Amino acid sequence: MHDRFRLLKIFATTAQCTSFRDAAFQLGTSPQTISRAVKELEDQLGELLFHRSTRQIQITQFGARFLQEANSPIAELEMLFEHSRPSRAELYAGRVGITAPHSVGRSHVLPLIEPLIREAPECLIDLRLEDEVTDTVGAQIDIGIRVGALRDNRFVARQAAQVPLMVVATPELVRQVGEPRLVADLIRKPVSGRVDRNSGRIWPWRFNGFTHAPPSPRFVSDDPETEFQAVLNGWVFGQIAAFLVIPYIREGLLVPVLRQFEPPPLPLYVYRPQRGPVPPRVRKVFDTLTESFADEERFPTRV
Amino acid sequence: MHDRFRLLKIFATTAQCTSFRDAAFQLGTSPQTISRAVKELEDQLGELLFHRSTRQIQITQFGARFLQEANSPIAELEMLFEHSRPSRAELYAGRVGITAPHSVGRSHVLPLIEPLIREAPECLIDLRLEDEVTDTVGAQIDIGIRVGALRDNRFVARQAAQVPLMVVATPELVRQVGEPRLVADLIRKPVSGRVDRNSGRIWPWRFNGFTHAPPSPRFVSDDPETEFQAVLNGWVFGQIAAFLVIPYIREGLLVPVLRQFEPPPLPLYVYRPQRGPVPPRVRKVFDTLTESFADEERFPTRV
DNA sequence: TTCTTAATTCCAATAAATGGAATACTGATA
DNA sequence: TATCAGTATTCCATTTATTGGAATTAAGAA
Repeated sequence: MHDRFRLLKIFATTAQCTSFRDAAFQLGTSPQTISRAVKELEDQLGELLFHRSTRQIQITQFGARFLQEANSPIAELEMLFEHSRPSRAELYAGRVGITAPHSVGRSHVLPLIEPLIREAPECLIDLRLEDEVTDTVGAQIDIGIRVGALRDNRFVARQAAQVPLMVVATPELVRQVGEPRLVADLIRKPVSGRVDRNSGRIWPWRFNGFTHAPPSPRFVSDDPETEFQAVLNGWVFGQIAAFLVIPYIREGLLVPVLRQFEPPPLPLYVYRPQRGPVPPRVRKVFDTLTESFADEERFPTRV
Repeated sequence: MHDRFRLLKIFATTAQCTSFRDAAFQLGTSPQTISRAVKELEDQLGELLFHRSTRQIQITQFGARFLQEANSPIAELEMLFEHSRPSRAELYAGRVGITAPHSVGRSHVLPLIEPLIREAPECLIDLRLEDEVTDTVGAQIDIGIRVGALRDNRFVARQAAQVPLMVVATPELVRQVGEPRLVADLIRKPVSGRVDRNSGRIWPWRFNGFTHAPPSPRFVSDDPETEFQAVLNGWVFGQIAAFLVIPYIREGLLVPVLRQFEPPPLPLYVYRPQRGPVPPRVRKVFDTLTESFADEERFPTRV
C-alpha cells in the first residue's frame, strides 16, 4: 500500500472506530485492508499507532498526536480535489478560449454567445479572431470555428452549419454592367479576389462542379470583410459567404446572381482539441455554439 | 494510478520542467509514467493541466492556479511524514512505558535509566511497578522486565541477567538459632514465605535439583521487599534475590547460608511487545537496560 | 522535403492489492 | 474451569494495477 493519502484516510477513520472491523465497514473494505494499512503506516512512521488485541483497539499516545497533525493535511488535500472539481455555483467558472475567423467571429460569434454570458456570468470568454490556423497548441484555445475542410485530425469537429457562397453585387452595379448569365460572363465584369494569407495566391471562385479563377480582378484583399466592403460599395461582384450577404439581400442592398451555378455549401465546423477532459464550461459553450449556428434565425444560410 | 499524493508530486515537479522527459528524469521514472499521471490528474479534475505538443509543454491557466493551491497541501503532507519521522534533535522524543516488579524497579531500574535521562532529555520514562503480569495490551507498555520464565510468546525477550536466589539471614539470627547445614535443617529454623498474588499459594523455595515448601513459615507476605525487610529485621531466614541481598552481605549485615544447594539462577528478561515497529527511543532504552543489567557493578549477581 | 526528438499508445511482464480461509487470541459465559 | 463468540492477523491464490520496451504520431529544425 503506497498511497499515503489513503493510508491517512484509513488511519483517521479507524481512530474514530471501536474496532478495525467497524472501520472496514465504514470504509467499505475488509478488516485485512485496515490491518495492513495501519501496519504500513506504522512502518513508515516507525511508531505504533494502535495498541490492539482481538477485543479492542486503543490509539497510542503517538497515534493521537499524529492524528491531530494529520487532520489538517487530510482536509486540505480533500478540499483541493473537491474544490477544484467545480460545484453548481461555479460549474462554468473559468476561461474558454475561442478562435474564429474575423468574418464569422465579429459578426456572429459575439451575438451567439450573448445569452451564454448572461446565463453563466462566471465564465470568461476569450475570443481570438484570426484567419490563419496557427492555433494548434501554444495558444490556449478550447474551441475553434472554421469554414471549410479541417485537415487536422486531432480535433473533434462538429459540422454546425453550412455556408453557401453567393455571387453578389449592388443593384446599381448590376444595372450598370448587366447581370451575368453564365460564369464565363464574369470575365467582362468587375470582380473581387481574395488572397490566401498563407500561400499568397488568389482563391479561385467555386461553382457547381468546377472552379473559376478570376483572371483580372478589379479589387483584391486578404481580408474577407474588406472584400465584402468593396462589394457593398458597388465596385465589384464578389463571391461572399451567405451569412454575410443575406441580410443585405433581404434589404435589397445586394442582389445575388448566377444562382443556378452555386457551389455546394462549405461546412462550418465547431471543433475542440481532442486530448484532455472537457470541462463543463467548454462543453456548454461548444453546445451553445453548435446549436446557435444551426439556428436559421441567428445564422442565415438561405435568402 | 490512484495515489493522489504521488499524482500531485509528479504534477508539481513537471510544472517546473520543460518537458515530460525532464520531469521523468528528475523523478527517476519514465516519460510514460509522467504522461499517464498527468492524464489521470486531468481526468480527476476534469480540466487540462498542460498544453502539450511533442516539442514543448505549457501549463494551463487552470494548471497554474491548481499548482498554487496544491503546493501547500503537498508541503504539509510531506512535513507530516518527514517531521513525524524523528530527526537528530528529537530522535528519542516521546514516551517509553516500562513495567517492572517492585523489587527490581524501585531499587535498580531507576538508577539504570538515570544516564539515559540525562543523555536523552526529550525522552519521557513512564515506569509502572507491578508484580502481576497484567500489562498485556491496554497498558501502554513498551518495555517489560520480569524475573523467571515468560510464558507469553508474543514478546521478543532478551535474557539480560541472572538472578541467583540466596538463603540469607542476619548474623544475629544465625548466631541465635545456628547455621543450617542441610536444607532439611530449615524445618527447625524460622523462615519466611511468599504468597503468589495470582494463585494465593506459597511459593516453594528452590534448590539445586529440588524444591522445598516451607512447612511452617514464621512470616509471610505477598511483597518480596516486605519479606526482605523481615529478613533484615532478623526475624527469619529468607530465600531472596541476589541483587537485593548482595549489598547487605558485603556490609556484613546479612550472611548467606546453604550456598552449596543454591538453585540455578533465575533469568531476568527484558522484553517488548513483538508487533509494530520499534521507535529509536524504545530501542535505546531497551539496549541501555539490557547493557546495564549485564553490568556486575550496577546489577550484582555474585557476592 | 527529411531528420531528430518528444509525447503517447499498445502490450506483455511485473508488482501490488484484495478477499476467502485458516490461525491465534481475548474476554465472557455456562 | 472449559467452552464460546468475536476479532485481528497471516497465508495464499486471484484479481487488479503499474511498469517499461517497442511502435506510433507529431512538431520543429535542417
